[in-house]
Amino acid sequence: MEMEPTCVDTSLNLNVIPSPHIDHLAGEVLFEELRRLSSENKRLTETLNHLCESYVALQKHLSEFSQLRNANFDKEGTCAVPSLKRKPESENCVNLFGTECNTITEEETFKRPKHSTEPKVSKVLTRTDASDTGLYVRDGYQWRKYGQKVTRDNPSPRAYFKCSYAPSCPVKKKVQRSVEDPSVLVTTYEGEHNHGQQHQTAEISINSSSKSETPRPAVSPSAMNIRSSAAAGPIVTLDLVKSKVVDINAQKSSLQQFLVHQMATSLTRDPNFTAALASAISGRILDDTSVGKR
DNA sequence: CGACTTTGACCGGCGC
DNA sequence: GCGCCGGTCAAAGTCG
Repeated sequence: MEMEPTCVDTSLNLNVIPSPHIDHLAGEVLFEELRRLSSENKRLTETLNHLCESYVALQKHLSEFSQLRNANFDKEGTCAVPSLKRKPESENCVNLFGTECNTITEEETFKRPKHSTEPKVSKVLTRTDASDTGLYVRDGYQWRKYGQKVTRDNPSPRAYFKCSYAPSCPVKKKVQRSVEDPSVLVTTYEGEHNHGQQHQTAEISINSSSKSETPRPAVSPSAMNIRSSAAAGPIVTLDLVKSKVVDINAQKSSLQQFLVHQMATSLTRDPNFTAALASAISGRILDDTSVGKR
């Protein structure tokens, strides 16, 4: 019994033999493929929109849950969660996209706020090349390293950074490799920037082992980071921590840009596609010139 | 020479 | 009070 394929065939099937007799045919095949790809793209876009809507709904539930918990703490004045002092760090989760997202820190969700001025804490996970030993995470802000320490619960050192963009900016970040997966950098942000973002667009870059912390096009740590790693493929890091409303449209736009970029890259890397495209274009030009001569 | 990184010393909170 | 530990400081080193 033959198994029915469960996934959609998205291959371009562009094995077109360049021949003067079939140039026109090749062009038609190509346009047919383009039509098919367009409809495929439309379906994928719809799926993506659906996922984004689910994400927003989940975020809303999470926010409501956090508020409920804080309200309970306010009533009871006690916390059921055991002491958070020197708790092991770096838990990570995988979201629907099969990619990593940061965790919601206990400090923010379960700990009863002592003061309203308590610095906001968020955690972001970034996958890097396993051979990369640096503790530098590009996030669009300019950071000055002021210390490094080996902590008890993790053999890899923890680096301490302060925001150096504005002297009065209170934001600090700690970067340390995950105990479970040394290729994952756990970045903990404390506080909120009291200056504008240096860049507004989402970062889509190859994550190299550069030691530079100079600003690059990126979103704030509270927004979505899309990074590529030569070793581990694209990683989409979603920050679910911030309780304020995230601009979901910007996120969708960034993700769509990333997908378009990926698609364009894979198409241009396909020698069959470029050959067929060149064949089709030259066929068209020849057709036009022959028509013009008539 | 200025900006940035490194690294050992120091400080303060916490548990025993 | 003492020791452990995480966080910060600041002098020295490095780099462009």
